[in-house]
Amino acid sequence: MPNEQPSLDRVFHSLADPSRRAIVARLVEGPATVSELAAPLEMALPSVLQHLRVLEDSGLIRSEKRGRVRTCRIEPERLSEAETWLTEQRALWERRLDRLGAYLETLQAQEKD
Amino acid sequence: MPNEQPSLDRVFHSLADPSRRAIVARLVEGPATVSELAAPLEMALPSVLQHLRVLEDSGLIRSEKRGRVRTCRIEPERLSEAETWLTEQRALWERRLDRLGAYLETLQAQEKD
DNA sequence: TTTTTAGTTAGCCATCTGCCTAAATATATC
DNA sequence: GATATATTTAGGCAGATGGCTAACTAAAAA
Repeated sequence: MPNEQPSLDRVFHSLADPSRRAIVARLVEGPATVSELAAPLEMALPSVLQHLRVLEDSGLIRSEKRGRVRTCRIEPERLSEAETWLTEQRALWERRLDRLGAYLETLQAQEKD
Repeated sequence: MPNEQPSLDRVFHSLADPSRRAIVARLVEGPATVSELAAPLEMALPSVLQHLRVLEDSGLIRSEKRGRVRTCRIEPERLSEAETWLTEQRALWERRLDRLGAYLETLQAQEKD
């Protein structure tokens, strides 16, 4: 495995949970406090906090506390890091399809000889 | 959470492991047998099989057995499903930045009055 | 200064992961 | 038919995950 990327592990892991994706989707619309993020999630506050921690450890979000309120915001770079990986795989896949197509055409051309 | 997508859970979960990403990256170059996929991964065969099962359950790959050999191939739709989610989030994020920019320009314009 | 509010920490618990070895199955090959 | 090959199944184990309640801290409001 030449191209290990531990951060991709954490980013994809973060996104594998619907509550965490919901948090990301919310934060994409703008910053929010912990309780704002918790409100739509039917679970206890400490559980939400755990999700936030996973997201923050993966670099997908960042947060800061002012007074007693913690405000979270999205960190879009990590999001696009994951997107890039996927896009790259699709590009490779499509390139392969092209090669395959070209090869098949070659075969057909030879058949006509 | 209005827009739950259990399959996204599994796709992202699949991609959260470096061995599984390596398998996907390999299969993007073309089909491969179980032992071909196992060769570069420093782990016992049953462990590889577990990874393959996770990938297949998530719909990222599909496989069929001919004789005693199982051949795996990528199923690119699920890959792009995940890509779509990410792209969408980035699009929302960028739209928000635009709105924010426009708003800030409005403020500046007002200052000039 | 008491009380509320917003978040945090600690610790418990069931389940899931990811890895392993040993043994089983099912085809090819000799 | 006997043997080698390519998985596959069974079962075990340590550690991570995702949820909870209860108790704690710190800032704001009354």
